[in-house]
Amino acid sequence: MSDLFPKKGHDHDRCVHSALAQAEKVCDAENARFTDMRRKVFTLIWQSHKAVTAYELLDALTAEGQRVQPPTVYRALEFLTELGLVHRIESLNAYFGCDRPDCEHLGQYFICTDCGRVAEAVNEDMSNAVRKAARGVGFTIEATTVEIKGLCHDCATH
Amino acid sequence: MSDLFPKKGHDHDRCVHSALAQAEKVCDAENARFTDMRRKVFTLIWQSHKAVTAYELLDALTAEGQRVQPPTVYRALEFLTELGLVHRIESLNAYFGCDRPDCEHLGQYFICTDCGRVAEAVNEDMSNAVRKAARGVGFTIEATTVEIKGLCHDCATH
DNA sequence: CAGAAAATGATATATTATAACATTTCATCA
DNA sequence: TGATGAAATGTTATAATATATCATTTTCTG
Repeated sequence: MSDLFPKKGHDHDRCVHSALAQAEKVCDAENARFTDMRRKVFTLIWQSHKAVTAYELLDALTAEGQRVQPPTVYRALEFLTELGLVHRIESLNAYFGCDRPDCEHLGQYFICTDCGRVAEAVNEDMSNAVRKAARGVGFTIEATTVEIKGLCHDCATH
Repeated sequence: MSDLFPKKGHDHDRCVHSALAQAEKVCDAENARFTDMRRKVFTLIWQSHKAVTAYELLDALTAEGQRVQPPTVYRALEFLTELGLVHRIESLNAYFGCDRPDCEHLGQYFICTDCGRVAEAVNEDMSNAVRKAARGVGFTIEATTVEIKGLCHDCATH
């Protein structure tokens, strides 16, 4: 079993730095501006491996001394989402940083209902099953939402 | 190809009556009360093959002369959802009537972005792929959300 | 640097959902 | 059969999530 979820005590700064580096790369490639606000929001999203709501981000920005209104946060989220740097978790109305913003993928999200962490999988079996099912019913896929709630391995075993 | 979506001009009364009959059966089996309000909400949900928001239901009830507040609708939805008579479509914040309330299943939803219709699939390939992926990462499933947006066959070809 | 485009600020409001307490309805059994 | 408790619904208020619109600032480009 390969746990998708990060180990306890992992070096989270590394996650954040790597995510920032990837984000910069993607923005660069897309000729999109990774402005201060976008970087702040992105960094806040990466503060944990949980999904974060727009208003939690708003509060965090306020706590940092920024006086910011909802549209500002939602715009940053829209930007980040469109570039694939962040995914919206529909069943939580919350946002989650993407590990692999540089490749197209149908992501699948495991959401632990105990610790709240989220992990993204890019599982070809699942993707193919979805594509095949769609083909079977003559359906043209534009977007998919696959969210799986339950207990991560840590929470199930402790 | 077997289209999941109902044919144009199908006898929709039959859908509604069949759904009501199934709902009654399930409520009976569960010793749950299919009250007037619950039946009204359920019937309204089945007025189309689209997903319906709570406030659309509220408006429809108001139009019928009922003066109803949000909690009333949300309670009916909670009841129907818990019995599996209705599913929540997370990516639409809307509710959709279930065809197969009598058997446990991990449902998958195809949502046409053109005509707005929704169709539920119970595809074992998809379900198994999800279960297998979860097993592979030591994840214990509690609930799944699989929602596929795109064009239904009718809309793709017309 | 001027002008256009993009981003952010600010205000207001729409949409979705729930908390808390009051009242009514319904099943049951003494 | 009517008292009683549980379930359902009514009522009021408010929380949580999201967007529309117009003003201002920042950045890019020629």
